[in-house]
Amino acid sequence: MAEKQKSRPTYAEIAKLAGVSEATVSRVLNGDQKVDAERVKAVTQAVDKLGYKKNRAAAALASGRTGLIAVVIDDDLSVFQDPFWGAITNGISRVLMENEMQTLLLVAPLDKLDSPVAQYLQRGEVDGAIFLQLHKDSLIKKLAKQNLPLVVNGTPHTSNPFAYVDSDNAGGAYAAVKHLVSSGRKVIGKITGTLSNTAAEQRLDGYLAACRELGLPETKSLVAEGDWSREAGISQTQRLLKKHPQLDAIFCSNDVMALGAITALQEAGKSVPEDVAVIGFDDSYLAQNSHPGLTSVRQDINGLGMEAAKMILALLRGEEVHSEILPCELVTRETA
Amino acid sequence: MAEKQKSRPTYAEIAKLAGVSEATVSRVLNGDQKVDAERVKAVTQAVDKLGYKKNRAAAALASGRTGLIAVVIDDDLSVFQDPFWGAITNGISRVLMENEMQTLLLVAPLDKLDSPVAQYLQRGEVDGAIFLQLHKDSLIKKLAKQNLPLVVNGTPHTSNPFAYVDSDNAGGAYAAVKHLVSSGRKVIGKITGTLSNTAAEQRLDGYLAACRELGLPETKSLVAEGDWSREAGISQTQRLLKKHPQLDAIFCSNDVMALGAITALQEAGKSVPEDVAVIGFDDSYLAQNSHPGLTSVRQDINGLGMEAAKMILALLRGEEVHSEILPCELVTRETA
DNA sequence: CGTTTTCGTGAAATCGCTTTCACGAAAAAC
DNA sequence: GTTTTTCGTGAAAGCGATTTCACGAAAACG
Repeated sequence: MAEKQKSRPTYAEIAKLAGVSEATVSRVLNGDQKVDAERVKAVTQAVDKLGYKKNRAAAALASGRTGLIAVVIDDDLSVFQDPFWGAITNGISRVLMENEMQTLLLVAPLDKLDSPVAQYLQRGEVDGAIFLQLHKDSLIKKLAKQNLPLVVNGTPHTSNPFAYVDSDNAGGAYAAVKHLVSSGRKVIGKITGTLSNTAAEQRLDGYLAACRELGLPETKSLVAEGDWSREAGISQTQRLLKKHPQLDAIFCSNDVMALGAITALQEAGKSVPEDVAVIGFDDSYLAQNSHPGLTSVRQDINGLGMEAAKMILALLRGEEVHSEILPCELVTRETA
Repeated sequence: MAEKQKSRPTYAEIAKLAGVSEATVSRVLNGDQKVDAERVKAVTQAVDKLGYKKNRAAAALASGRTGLIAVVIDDDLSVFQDPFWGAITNGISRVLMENEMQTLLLVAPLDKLDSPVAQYLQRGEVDGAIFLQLHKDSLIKKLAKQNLPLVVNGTPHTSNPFAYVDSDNAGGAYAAVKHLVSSGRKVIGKITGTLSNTAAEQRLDGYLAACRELGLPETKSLVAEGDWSREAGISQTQRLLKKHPQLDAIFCSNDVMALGAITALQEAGKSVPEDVAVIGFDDSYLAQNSHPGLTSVRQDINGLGMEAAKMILALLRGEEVHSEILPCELVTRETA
């Protein structure tokens, strides 16, 4: 008498215990068709009793759905320095897990159409994909055409066949400027991010809109293009200061540049915030730990991740989805 | 004449094209058994010609191996603020991908033995797991007993049945203190991390060892326990300063506390680094963007990830693996 | 030179779930 | 009351690999 192998239960056992066919077990477990309430109960009980968990590989093979959503991140080492993607991935992962889906991490150069990752995505090894840090969107467009459900983080440059989630960059920027104005600042400089980037563009738009609506001089020379780096923050601040000695506030499109701006201001003998107020964007680690504490615009990064995941799930259900813009919030500390 | 469905090729087609059986195709593709060189060539060519890629779900079902490695991260929101895990996950992902394995992200409370994630891991849905940010190891111990191949990031508290990767925290700390001493500092304070954490402990050990060997007074009162936070950096610096007015250097176990220390020092009228030198640990975003630039100990985080992945792969091959300790490097900037 | 091992190979079973299809019963339509 | 239509259900055919097993040929042995 051989000892019975202790292996995980299968549909066969559930079906026997519940007195139904395996097909019905499948129907119940996938909440699919209409099944008699009695039978549903019987199956549910059998599942509980046996502690059954579905074998994903088997389900994937039979159904063609893997239960996996790829989170695709650009293969740029610097990205990994940025806590942004940790937070967004966390949001994604939470929502997916609640829906019995798993998060597959794909690190890849997003511009190559034929990279291993691109092939992987096209091969149906995942049910959908969420793209972070959109740089080029040639690959994304191609995948979208192939009907891979996908959601992008960040506003794309052109109108596109796919949905995206983004922060209300313009709104956040507007709020920052409004705060500066209402605290009496008159000459507000702006250091942008790389303007080929839509987020940088939107943050500039928000600044410009605020200038217009709040009666500030919308001087072109108050706007300096940076590249997100500390060095840019420093050099552009020096430039602005030279052109506008009466400058009394600077709004930077990220925290790194804002810290650079503060350094430049202090070196120029200006005190922050007494002489010049500074506001950053992202409310990162940096803003929270700098001295003086950096006022910054916070994005709901976790929320972005959660929305992106919800959108993918909706797409998988065949629903129509609309892009989402999440509000930003101004976090005031000492610099403004 | 129905149009032939354009679907991905399978073993059947390869076998036919190569004139061998499906079993042989499998053997060739898995590099398993000895197969006649001629046949290997035929299969390889057929694979190339048809652009064949293995269906993972099918392979997983048949073999019981999923090709997935879980990266398990503690479900603590603060973790996601930390760029550390982004970098380590990147390293992991790269190595796994090169070896045809995928990275599955699992965000979970690591202390609960029966969480959905714990069950998931026990169920064989992944071939192995890499644990980041080790807090409790009850779950890990349990999984190790069940023969799930696993690697942990961070030194465990007790001797354990699993392999781990870690930075040479003690060595990094030693180097920091040595640098301070060789630049003439005499009274070096130490602000530790939470001492229940092995990394905090090791960094303290390195400091103590350096004091001993370099002839510094190994005064207990020069050591203050912090909790990694900016506030701890500030308050413990104030304490140290009160007890040791002649303090001329502070070594903190992370960058956040180091920035707090600098703030406290400046508020106490000390200039950094003229009066007091400061060194942090992690060489984070913060160290790189602070003013004055923070000298800090850099860990090879990407390397940790790569090693962890290599170890998992070795475990899967049935090889014996040994824990790895990677060296740290002191990055000198302005504060020391 | 006969006998035993070794070795490469293909046929076929298997992995566990999904889904199509056909069937009978019940409901709706005529 | 007869004919359709609808509906829940189970039998059975996959999904696409892996792996066991048995077989014949070649190599090693005595």
